[in-house]
Amino acid sequence: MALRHAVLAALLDDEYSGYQLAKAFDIGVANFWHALPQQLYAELTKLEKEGLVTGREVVQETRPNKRLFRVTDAGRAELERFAAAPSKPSFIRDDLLVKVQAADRVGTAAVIEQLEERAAAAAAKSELLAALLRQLRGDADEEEFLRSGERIGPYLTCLRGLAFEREHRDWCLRIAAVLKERRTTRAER
Amino acid sequence: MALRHAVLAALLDDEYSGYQLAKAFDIGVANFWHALPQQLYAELTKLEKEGLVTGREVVQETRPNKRLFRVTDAGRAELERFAAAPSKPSFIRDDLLVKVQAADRVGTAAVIEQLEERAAAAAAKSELLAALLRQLRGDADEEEFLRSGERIGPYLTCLRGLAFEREHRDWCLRIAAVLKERRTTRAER
DNA sequence: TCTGACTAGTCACATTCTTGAGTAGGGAGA
DNA sequence: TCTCCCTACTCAAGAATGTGACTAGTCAGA
Repeated sequence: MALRHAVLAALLDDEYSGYQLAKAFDIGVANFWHALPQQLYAELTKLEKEGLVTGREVVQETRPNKRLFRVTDAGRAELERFAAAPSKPSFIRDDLLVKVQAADRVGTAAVIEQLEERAAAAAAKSELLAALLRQLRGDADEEEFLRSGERIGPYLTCLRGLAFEREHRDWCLRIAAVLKERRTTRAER
Repeated sequence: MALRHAVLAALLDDEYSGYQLAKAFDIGVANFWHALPQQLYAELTKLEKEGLVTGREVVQETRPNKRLFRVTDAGRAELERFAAAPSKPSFIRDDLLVKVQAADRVGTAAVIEQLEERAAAAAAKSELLAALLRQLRGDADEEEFLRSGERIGPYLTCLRGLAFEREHRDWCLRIAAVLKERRTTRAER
């Protein structure tokens, strides 16, 4: 039931089309929720029916028309209610971790490769998020921005995302190194 | 489709009943996958039908009987195949992060409280995982264990879990502090 | 000029996950 | 003795997620 709240939270700052929202769910919003475009379109439709967002058609010349959505007062109230309700614990679900768990009982070559790919992806995402953070805080330094910035919500979740990606990168690299070394050691026996 | 592989990976080391597995999915296995008992029982039944695990009935006197499962060769082969296939990217999904995203547009009091609760939970989980790690590596120190230990898969995923929980705790505490200070500052205006 | 990528969506189906309830005996503590 | 918690599982129903395919015009580069 929280996709709707993730959508509402993402729409707080600005109007977005479903398409733009889908992009946001790939970058900034992905730090706290992940969803495919189809889900977003469906959720926006539902939210509009329930009056939590309103959409307006924007006619475009050279591109397909689009619908821009914004949160209504009822939507804000719903978010308020959600914020006060108890949260479900977060959890990791990761194919790659499953593979690592099995690592010394199945072949490691493919897993090492995937760890290195993942590390590279995490590093790239880190840079992207670091750039996004710089952009969000403008000229101010972080401490000052967090004290007196207008809108810090997205910044805070990006911080979490950045920490996660860096941690993930480090772990992937370390594990890949460990598995590699073990492979060498065993070959020598 | 990866719950099945998480189950297989969790069963690699030992025989477990559905009930025991459910506990493992609350502690160690939770570092890479999360599932409710009902899902596990259902998955074990399916896996048995497909010949990837075998179960044997254990009759108990003072407690209900139970079925212990172990991975078959076909199951190991399936894991092997899975390890070689490309992984889906991991992602976070967290109610609390959604609330933080909305933080300066809705009331923060409840969110601050939840952040502190969550920090405490993450700290507790960290200690639990640290203890589990100590137990897994026995007398050896980490580096040595990772070089020459028999079975390091579970250790490696626990390391990830520990890093995640610590990171999460730190973030929660920091964000709670930031939101608190802003509340004070604004009250003064 | 052809190809592929981008904008902006929609539809239908399948799988997975969550919620809630129920069964049933044993042991521990008030 | 009564109540609650622990072991050990099962069933059903519904909500949430994911997969795959399809439409259709625009624009950039080979």
